[in-house]
Formats: sequence, structure tokens, C-alpha cells
Amino acid sequence: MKIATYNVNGVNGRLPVLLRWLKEAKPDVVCLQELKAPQEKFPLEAINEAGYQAIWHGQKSWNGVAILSAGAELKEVRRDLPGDAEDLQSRYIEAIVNDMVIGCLYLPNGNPYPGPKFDYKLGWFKRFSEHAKKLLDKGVPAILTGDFNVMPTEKDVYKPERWINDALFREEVREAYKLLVDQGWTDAIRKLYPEETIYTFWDYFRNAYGRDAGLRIDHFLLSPQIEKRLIGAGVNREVRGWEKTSDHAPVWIEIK
DNA sequence: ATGCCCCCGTGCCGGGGA
Repeated sequence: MKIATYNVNGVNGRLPVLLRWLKEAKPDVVCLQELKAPQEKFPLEAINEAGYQAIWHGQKSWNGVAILSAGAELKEVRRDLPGDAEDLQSRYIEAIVNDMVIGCLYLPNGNPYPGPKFDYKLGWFKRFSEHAKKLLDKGVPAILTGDFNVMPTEKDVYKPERWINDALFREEVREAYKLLVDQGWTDAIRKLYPEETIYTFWDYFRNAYGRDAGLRIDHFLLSPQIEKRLIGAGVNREVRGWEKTSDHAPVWIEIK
């Protein structure tokens, strides 16, 4: 079973790229982020025609997350991150698919540092970690995946020294990611490829993709039951080279 | 220190992204 995550950077502007990738990669379950579309403008018909059912939580202009499933039933659990009724940003949606919890997240960017957006990022991270801990404590097979907006280590940045004070790499944020993983999650890409340089995002600026000046910020965190079933993982980096493409590439795992 | 590129919309500029 193949599960993928893809920050599409506008689900309607990216629809041809998304449909082509679905057809070529044939993932069973897909988590999407940055829909940048209100609830009623999600392209459900095209996605149904591609063979997927979907649940999503849209928002005008920004954010927005979705979960797609090809065959297996998709049972929505929640469409918001618990812990702050005033937080109206669409950044989390969770479903049960094949008896697994699938959490699809779009963690706040947090720039500029310092400032209120950075504080919001740390607050969101804390709420997310509390929710993640509850999932582990329940002992259910779970996958948390999406755009974490964190490069976990220096290996995950083309030039770490340039990113020290960026909200994606600040020590507080890396520490928050480490604390989350240390609850008992496994970073799927690093489990299979501990030393490789692997990126999931390349800026539109400065020919970043051509220079391979990338970041690894889209992650798969697996609960112990899923980690035992992990048989493959990778990045469809060629998709980043397509016309009218997102600045992120799809990331996938295969479990037995 | 900033723009580069690209998305979206109370749209032809500005905010946000990372």
C-alpha cells in the first residue's frame, strides 16, 4: 500500500500536474496541503474521475488540507487541530483508512522570526505534539504526514548556515520536531536513508531546482505498528521539474 | 537588506509563501 503527501501550492492552479502525478504514481492514499481554495472550490469531480474519493477542509486564499483514497473507505475523524477554538486556519485533517489513523498536516511557516507568526508556529507545534502523544498512547496504527515546515537536521538543508535564523530551521523548531519524534515516532525517510541528501522542496527563486538547492520539510512520521510494516519510501522529485508545478515534490511510503 | 517566482483575490497590485 502506497501513501503519499504533496503540498500542491494551489489545488486548482495545479490540477493538471496533480492528475498526471496521480495517474503515474498511483498512490492508494494521498494527503494534500496548501489547497488555497475555499471549501466549495475543491475540484472534487476531477479527483473522482481520477479514481479517488476525498475529504477536505478548504479556506479562502490560504492553507487547506485534503485526504484522497483510491479504494479503501475514508472515515473522517476530525478537520481541525484540537486545543484552540480561536484558531480558524485549515491546517489539519484526520481520517481512518484501513484501520490506520492518517493525520494530514500543514504546519505554519512561522516567518519572520522573531514575531507573532513564529509564536503561532510554536503554539501550533505544541498542540500538534499533544495530539500526536494521545494517538501513541491509544496504541493505534498511525501516520502523521504533510508539510512540517521544519528541516530536522543540517543534512536536510543545502546550506544550513544560511538558515540559522529562519523559522524553518530555528533551534526552537528543530527541538520541537525532535521532541515530537522522541515520543516514539519514526521519520520514514531517515529510517530507510539515514545519511542521504534528500530534499522535498525547491524554491521558485534563483533556479533552486536546477542547482538542487533544496530543503527536506515534508515528512512521514510512523507509529511503531506502521514502522514495522515499512518497506519503501522516496520523493518523486521529477514532478518538481514539470511545467506549472508546485515548489514541493510528492513524498511517498510503501507499507505491507 | 532585498529581489528573484508563483499562488490567490473585494484582482492588474499586494499579501503570503519558505
